[in-house]
Amino acid sequence: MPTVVEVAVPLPIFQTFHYMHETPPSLHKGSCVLVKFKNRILRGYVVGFPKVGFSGAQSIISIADPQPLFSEKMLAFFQWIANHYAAPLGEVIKGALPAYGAKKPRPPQAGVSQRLSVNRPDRLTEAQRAVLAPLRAAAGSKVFSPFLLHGVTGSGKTEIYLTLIEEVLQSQRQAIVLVPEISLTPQLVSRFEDRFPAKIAVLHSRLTASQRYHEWLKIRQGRVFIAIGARSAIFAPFENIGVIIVDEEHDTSFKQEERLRYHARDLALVRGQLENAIVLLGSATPSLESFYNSRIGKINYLNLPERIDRKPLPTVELIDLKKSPHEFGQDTLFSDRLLQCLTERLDQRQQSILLLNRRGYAPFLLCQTCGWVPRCSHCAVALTVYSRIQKLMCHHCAHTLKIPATCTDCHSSKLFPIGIGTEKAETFLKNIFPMARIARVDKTTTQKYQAMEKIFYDFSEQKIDILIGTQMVAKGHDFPNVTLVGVLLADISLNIPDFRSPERAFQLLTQVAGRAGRGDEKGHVIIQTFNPQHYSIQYAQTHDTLGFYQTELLQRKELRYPPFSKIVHLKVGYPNELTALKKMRWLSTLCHQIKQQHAEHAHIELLGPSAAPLSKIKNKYRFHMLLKAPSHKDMRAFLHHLSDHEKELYAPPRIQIDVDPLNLL
DNA sequence: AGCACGCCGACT
DNA sequence: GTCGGCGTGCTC
Repeated sequence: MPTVVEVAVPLPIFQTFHYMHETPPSLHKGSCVLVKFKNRILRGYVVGFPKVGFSGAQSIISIADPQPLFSEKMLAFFQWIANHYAAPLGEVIKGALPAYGAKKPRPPQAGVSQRLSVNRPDRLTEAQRAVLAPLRAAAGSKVFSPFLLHGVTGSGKTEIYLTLIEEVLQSQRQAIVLVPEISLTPQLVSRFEDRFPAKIAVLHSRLTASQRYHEWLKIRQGRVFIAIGARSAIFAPFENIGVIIVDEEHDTSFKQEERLRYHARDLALVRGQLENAIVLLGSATPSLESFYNSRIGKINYLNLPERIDRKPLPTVELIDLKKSPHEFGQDTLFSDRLLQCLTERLDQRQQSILLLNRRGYAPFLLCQTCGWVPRCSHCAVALTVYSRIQKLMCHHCAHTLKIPATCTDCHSSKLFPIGIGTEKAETFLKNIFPMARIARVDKTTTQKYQAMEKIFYDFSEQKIDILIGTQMVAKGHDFPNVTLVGVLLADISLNIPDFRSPERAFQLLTQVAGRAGRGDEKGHVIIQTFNPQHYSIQYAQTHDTLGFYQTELLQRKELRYPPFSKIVHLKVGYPNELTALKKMRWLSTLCHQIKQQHAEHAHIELLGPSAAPLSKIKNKYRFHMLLKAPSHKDMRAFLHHLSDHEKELYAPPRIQIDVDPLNLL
């Protein structure tokens, strides 16, 4: 007796498809099958067994894997994701599973018994115990319990995570730990491995497909109980999860932007609900969304307001560059005050971190005779100057050319780099302090991942005196000998044209300040800026996180931005500018029609369409518009009406739907 | 996404 | 006359 099988295929198609199958050997939900699909062969996933099938249904070619690749609970999770992010189910499943192609599994080993950890924790402080009490209670209750752990930098959040995981493992449940990729360093991993030997699967972006599959299998076969990894670890195939931890939950790297779009922190809350688990979001600078959720009682708020051993937070000093004695930009990246402090640290053999949130030597080259600026031939941006390698580079498409000797327009040789980047700052610093050991980290210098690891390792071994870099120097690391942090130009973060830029700036400044004074000596932070009165800077100076959130929430409420609304970013990118624009106009008209035809959509706001701020990238002209809705439910209803036009949306130029976007450029 | 089908421009 | 450009349509 043949059965009907519902199969999700990994293509940009919203429907699932029906195939026939002779009962033995049996298939399950979660099995992987090969099917004929428009005269090619695809790997599809079994997602159901409908009673009635499509009349022209063909037979399955073969069963690729009779063992289900995911449980029914995971299927429900995938379906939630497909629905929320307006993504085809097959693509969601494919994106959540390790890439096909790795070696066959070894036979599963007998279940390893869950032992207690061997290495005892450090003594917990009173504050830590106070925070752990409700977490322990929740661990015992086995109902979904979301928490926000708001703990200042250096307050001992990791110890909370370790102790809670220990508790959860005792009741035979498993743990997922999500960290930003940058924080997934050997130091952090070994801290977990010391505490829970041989119980951990580590998932990071540098794994090969087969290594990744191997780690996935360890989880699936119950050979480990903890998965620690970047955002994709939220798909770790555990069967009985007790806790999901999202460390540095404000970090934007939890949002996957390409292929399948999702936010791992939001998914942690959804999966926690499906698993009746604890979800613990930790940060010194929570996202405004999470903070708001804690205020309205959706998430339980826990606070660690002090550093371990009552170590003081660093003093933060503002340098107003408007009053700087020199003209800023050419040769005065460093105020006298900052130089004085750097000199002191070098004399005292203490370390310093300098933040400048801009890669390269200078953001553009200018002909001082005619005003010509070399621009990328594929993107609507100026080319960044790289002095050491004597090249101009595009940060969007990596297009590179030699720095021209003369202006292309007027042949003048008066070409000068304008503005500042980390390479320039490093060069100047090496001239000022020729004896100091100075290293630079940014996306360009550390594309070879190990190079970055080496620099951070050398810095922790005190083989480097001054570390200068982009935002990666602000993140997660614990360097006890750092007593000085300098921000060379805070204004860069303040002036990004995005409604979240005050939040980002506050988080960045607070995080980088948190790198100072983690050891015995008190930390000192110097922020150079032309806008010392800006509220992001003022609240960062006083470590007044709650003050910042209150101010920022008022702003967001007034403008009806998240968390007071849900937004969806609709965009298009296409080589022909007019075709792209026409498609966007068509979409805008469609959105207005839907809104007018259905009274339920009265509260949907439509903004745009307009050219995107980055109007061309990689030879594609970009247009966009924004949807705002009072709630996810309203947004969902609107998107459902929109997806009635699936065919036209997907027809080139394809409309990209970014639900809960973090980046509006 | 692919891959076919189909309708208009410059080539042996 | 045809080869091939890419717009558009469909997939159990």
